[in-house]
Amino acid sequence: MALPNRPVATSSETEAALFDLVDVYDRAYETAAAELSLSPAQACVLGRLDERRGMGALAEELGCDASNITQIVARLEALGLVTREPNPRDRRARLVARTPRGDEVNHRFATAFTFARTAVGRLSPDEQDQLTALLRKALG
Amino acid sequence: MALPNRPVATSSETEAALFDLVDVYDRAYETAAAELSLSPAQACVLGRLDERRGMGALAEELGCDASNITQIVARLEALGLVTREPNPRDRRARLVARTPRGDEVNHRFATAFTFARTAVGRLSPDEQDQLTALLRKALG
DNA sequence: CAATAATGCTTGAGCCACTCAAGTAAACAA
DNA sequence: TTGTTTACTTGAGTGGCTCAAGCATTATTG
Repeated sequence: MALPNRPVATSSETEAALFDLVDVYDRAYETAAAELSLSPAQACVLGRLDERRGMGALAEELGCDASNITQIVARLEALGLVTREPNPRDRRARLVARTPRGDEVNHRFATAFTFARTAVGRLSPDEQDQLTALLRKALG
Repeated sequence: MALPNRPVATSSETEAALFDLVDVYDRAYETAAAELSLSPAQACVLGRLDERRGMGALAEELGCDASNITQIVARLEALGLVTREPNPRDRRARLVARTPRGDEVNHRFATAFTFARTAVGRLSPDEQDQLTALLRKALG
């Protein structure tokens, strides 16, 4: 289990609530991935392949080095969850796509990661709107 | 930069706002640590040493294996930010404590990690109370 | 009190994420 | 055609993380 990204000093109640939220969220994500024998990074990449796309597009969207994606995709491929096909338009590039098994695992992950759904579900529609507005304002 | 713990499908506006919050928070934490040449895990452990304490206590609080703490503390020690003294009451145990340099780096980290402070600061006191209440309710 | 068990931590092996530098091949430009 | 940019891979290196095994030391218990 990854260590929390959370300072111990909580200068306000609101900050403390944010810390708790992030902590619980991250752990829930990790747990859901682990139930499917995936790392968080693998679950993340798998979830971005609703349409086939190039390695570079993944790296850019996820804000990491291309070689990082190469390795994660290689492991997903070894697990049979993803294929790496040549791009007919550009023979340098590869198109990554989920296999049927990848689709199924991704769907099971989305089902297993209930945290956000559950948390939002504890609020009334009005409260949900309030929370959304407050978070958007806080995010600037 | 760590890949986001974030599903791509956003079934509601509120969930999307939660995703954004967690994403921005985690990246801010990582960035603040990196400015001090610390990993997020190192910053996390350093931040829990306001008082000297044993390895086991750290492992339990952070919910990870003791050997993980052994390694992180060893690196912090190599950086001169932490000491590992023998526990006079129990010669099996070690007491971890920040050095003066560790105190300074920890303080600089707390200063550099402005995200939560800044975000909360964008809200009025009333809004802060509302957000706290909503988050607490959502967390169950 | 001696044998046994439990505790606190370390070590070693192994996997994965991540980054950087260097390399290959194909596309593009001058 | 030559040179450059693009898309990706490879290799080396650092860390985080877990599990199994090991070593002291402390606690238990028969």
